[in-house]
Amino acid sequence: MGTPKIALKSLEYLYNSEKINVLAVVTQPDKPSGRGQKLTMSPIKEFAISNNIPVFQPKSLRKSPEIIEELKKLKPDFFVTFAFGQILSQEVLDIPKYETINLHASLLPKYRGANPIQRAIINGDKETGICTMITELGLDCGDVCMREVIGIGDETTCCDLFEEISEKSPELIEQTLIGIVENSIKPQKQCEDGVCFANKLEKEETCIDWTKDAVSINNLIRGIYKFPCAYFKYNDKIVKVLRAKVLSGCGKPGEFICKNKDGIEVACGSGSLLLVTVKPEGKGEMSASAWANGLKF
RNA sequence: CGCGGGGUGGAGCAGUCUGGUCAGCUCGUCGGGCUCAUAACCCGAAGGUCGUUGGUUCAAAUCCAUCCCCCGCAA
Repeated sequence: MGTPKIALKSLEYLYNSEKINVLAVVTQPDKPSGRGQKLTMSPIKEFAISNNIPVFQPKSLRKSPEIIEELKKLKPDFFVTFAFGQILSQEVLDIPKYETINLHASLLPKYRGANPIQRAIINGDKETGICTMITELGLDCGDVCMREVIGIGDETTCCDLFEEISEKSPELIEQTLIGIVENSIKPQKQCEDGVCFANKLEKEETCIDWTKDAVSINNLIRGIYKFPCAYFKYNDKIVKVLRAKVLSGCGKPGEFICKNKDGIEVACGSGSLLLVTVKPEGKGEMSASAWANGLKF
């Protein structure tokens, strides 16, 4: 069970694995998306269809008795969830012979919930990771089976981490399933002390607050790079900041200090930020210096 | 039929409403000069079917129609 692209490699891997037989895929219903509101299917569904895997798309699995019945008939050994986007009911969790395994992109118990990857970068963490866990009723609170640490560099973006996580997850899932069957894995309870949640990103948070310090702002920029991106307004138009660099200039927060070949330097609450790559509304990506050329200031 | 912005020399923009010295600006590139030297400064040059195809007109980047492409919001 999964929906977005990050889970795709895992599905592919499991599907191609000789030790594992993918019986069916559960994913979110097709939704209108993009310009023109075209009905679009999830990447997971696309893969399933082109490989003739049965697909279920309940609006809410817990409220879809027919689909639950279908799943029971499959007599699965496991359910595997990865960014599925729905909370499962106990009835569903009880279906598989062994367990329902969830993959979560953080070092649990830290960052339970919706946006663990982004939150880790936004908060300036030096590392994060992925965990496989036994799914229980609460939000990401089950016992942890396996975990893998992933470092976060100063320049690492959320996009980079997505990439890395999507690469590393498949094997972790496979090993977890095998480990459980062979009884070689002992799931560990999560330590309640370290619990914290990764709240959904509010739109407001993606707007750059220049009164904050330069490092935090850069963390935000990196943390939500490539989507949805941190932005600020210039002449009432949205300007997304794709890449920036922390400098130590000073000035009135939000003010352009100078422009040169490397970009535009903007003053922050503490320190300054050199905008390197930028994307104005209605335009494509461009270097900040190019953008500045047309601005005439 | 969700709402909206945009396509002008290699890059980023102005000009479009009020058709006619508007093919312009900032940057880059190339040549030359200055300099111990330079990414700094000065002089000069190259480079554009103004997204496509039609239409209106004496005249279209500018008005009308069409198609193609890009992007923001929203989900």
